[in-house]
Amino acid sequence: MAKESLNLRLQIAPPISEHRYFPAIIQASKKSPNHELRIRHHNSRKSTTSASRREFRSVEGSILSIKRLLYYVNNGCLETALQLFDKMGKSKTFVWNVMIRGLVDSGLFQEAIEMYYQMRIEGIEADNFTFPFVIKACVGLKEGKNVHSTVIKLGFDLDIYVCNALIVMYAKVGCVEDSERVFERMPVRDLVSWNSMASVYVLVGDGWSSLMCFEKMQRVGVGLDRISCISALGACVLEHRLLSGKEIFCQVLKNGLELDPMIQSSVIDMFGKCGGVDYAERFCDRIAEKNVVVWNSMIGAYAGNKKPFESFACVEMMQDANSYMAPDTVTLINLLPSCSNLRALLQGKTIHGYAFRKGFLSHLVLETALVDMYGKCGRLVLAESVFFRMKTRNLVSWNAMIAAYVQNSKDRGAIETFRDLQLEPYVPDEITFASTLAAYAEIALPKEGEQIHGLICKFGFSLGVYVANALIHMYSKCGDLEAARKIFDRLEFKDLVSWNTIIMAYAIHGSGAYCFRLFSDMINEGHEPNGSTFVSLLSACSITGIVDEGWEFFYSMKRDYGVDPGIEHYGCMLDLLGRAGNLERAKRLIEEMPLEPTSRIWGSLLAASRHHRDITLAELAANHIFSLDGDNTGCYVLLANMYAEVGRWEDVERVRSLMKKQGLKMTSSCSILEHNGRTHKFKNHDRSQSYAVYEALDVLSRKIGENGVHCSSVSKFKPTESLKARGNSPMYHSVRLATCFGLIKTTIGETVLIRKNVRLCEDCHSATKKISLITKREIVVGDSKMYHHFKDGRCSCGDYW
DNA sequence: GTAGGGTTAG
Repeated sequence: MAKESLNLRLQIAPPISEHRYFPAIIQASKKSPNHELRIRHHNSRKSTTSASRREFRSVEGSILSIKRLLYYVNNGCLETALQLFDKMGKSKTFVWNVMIRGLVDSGLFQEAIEMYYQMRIEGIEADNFTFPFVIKACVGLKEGKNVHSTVIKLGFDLDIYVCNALIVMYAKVGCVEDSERVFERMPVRDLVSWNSMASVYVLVGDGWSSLMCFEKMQRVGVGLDRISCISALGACVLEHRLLSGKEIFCQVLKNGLELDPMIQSSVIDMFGKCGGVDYAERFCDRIAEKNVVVWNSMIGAYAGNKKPFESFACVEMMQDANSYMAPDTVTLINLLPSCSNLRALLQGKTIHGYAFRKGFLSHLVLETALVDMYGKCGRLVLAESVFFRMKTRNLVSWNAMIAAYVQNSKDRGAIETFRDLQLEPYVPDEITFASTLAAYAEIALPKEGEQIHGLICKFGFSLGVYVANALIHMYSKCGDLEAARKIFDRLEFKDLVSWNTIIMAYAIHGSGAYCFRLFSDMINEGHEPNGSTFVSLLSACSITGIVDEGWEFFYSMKRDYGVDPGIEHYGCMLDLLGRAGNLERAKRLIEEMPLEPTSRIWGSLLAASRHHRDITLAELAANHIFSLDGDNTGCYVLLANMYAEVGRWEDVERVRSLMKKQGLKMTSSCSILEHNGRTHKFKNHDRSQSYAVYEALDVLSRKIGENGVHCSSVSKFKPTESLKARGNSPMYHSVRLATCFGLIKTTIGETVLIRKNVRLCEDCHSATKKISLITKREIVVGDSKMYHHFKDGRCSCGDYW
């Protein structure tokens, strides 16, 4: 069914091959961005025959030439207009005004300003018509202020048209306070003045002030028109206020504005972005003739509300033979998130191919959306190809590329891209930092994380809640719970994500009781918990091993807070039951759950059966995993280890050869430790460390009751084939080498912090507990799931992980 | 024979 509804007309031509289309894109992108303008000029040049050139010379300043000038300007024939203007007598302000307007309409702002100054130099007085054009051409505050002072000097500061233009200009250069000042000082305001004020508030993202403006203009009797409603609908989007949006929609109907296409697209957009996609759909269905913007708004509304199939269906409808409307760049941009949502790579590529064939590329926003789509569909190479071939990039494109690396677990790639970005003339924003911090959280090295925290401070970033949450997450994943807590405590406005993140931080560090206290603080502060809150709480229960509270939270999420348990909550409950050894109950929970079990669910059961050495159950879980996720390396390894533990070597060999057949390789275990700004990496049976490390390990091994092998023998250590098959001795596992290195290099009393890429093995867990007792040192080991705090011979995980 | 505010996009 899914495939059928994705059968877009876009697919008439096959999706382009990955290897063939990129060179072609480069060729296509050589087209000038001013292509359209040039064509127009070219055509107009054709019409400028030698006869008409003669005419230019003879009609200086005549009414005929003024009419011609107006004609050229109104039809966008700027070059011809300029030629005519050069030949004309320029004693009249009117002629200059027309020419300045022509330049402004073509977006040639600098040229318009230059012409205005030329006019002044030639002694022509600017009038009340000149300034609205010139003010529109001001793109910088300094220029704007200069023009404004001339306006005052010449006494046009009471002109309503001039003031309205000033209101918009000041907001565009980032000084909305100046817009307000102009508005306040106006002796008379008309509907456009109010609309200008309401629209500039939307422009600067202040929806609330815009809505106040909308309300006040009606109270003072100015009334409203279609433009007022468009701004008000935009304001509702900014404030995410569905109720206000509905009120504006009533005004639209009351004033008979619902047939206006701009109103139609704004209404659909508002409903779509305020959580009323059904209203958007109903309204859209009633529109008999939809233009491309209306279609795009509806496609965007579906895509933004996780209704990808509906958005694809919409694209097919817009291309219906009877009322065909061609998709444009915005259609494709709005459609790409639906591809990401479904991880529908083929449809994503189809859109890419269509864009290329239609000559839509190169296009900054479309290419950025493609980077985003390829990243989310797991095709990092394609995301990179698009990104590196982009003709122009901006901060959003860089952010999309960094996020693509993070989504594909290429954290070093994300960090390198972030470093490259610093060589560009862009100032990173909250999104840049949040994505980069997510990469540092995975790399999990506290010193590196601290450096980026320093950088955020250096950029003078006032710590917004978005970045602060990313920092809390990063510090907790790096093992520095204290730093995470400090940021949380200093955060003035904590949102739900802040609470969920700090609760999860304490959960992965094994402080269940603290999580529950934080949860009650959160409720007392008036926050409504969501699904993620319960993932944090249930994780805390499972990591700490508190079964009763776990069940209580599991039942209360729906009963007390109306949150339906999702697959991730069942996963946490399975971990919890597995920990408690209640394997039968765990199996029953899988059977009872109303959702289709995923490989993560069976993985929980597998982990539990491993811990309780139930091979039959492990085999059952593993079979389910293999059927859902054939290349799950972890599952093969876990099963092989279980067989090895009970000496079933034939089964070990069988699993290993299965892995080999599938081309799967075991993730080699390693431990990482930071010291003096350097990162030290240890592999199992690593022979490259210093003599002192092996010596310390030998001494400690003897003390904890394991037979140490003398360091000199380490270099000769060569596991036999049978030993390889049976798993290497844990005596020289990476975590122990890292621990010894840490103990030697740090001072007495200092905590040794180690990161491990895979789960800690039972032997090393037990050995590290003993080492913490003998050396009287706290050793913290973060594995792929949680942190183990070893102190005085005990571990914070209570020996279950 | 000239003016002002406005729709969908990463």
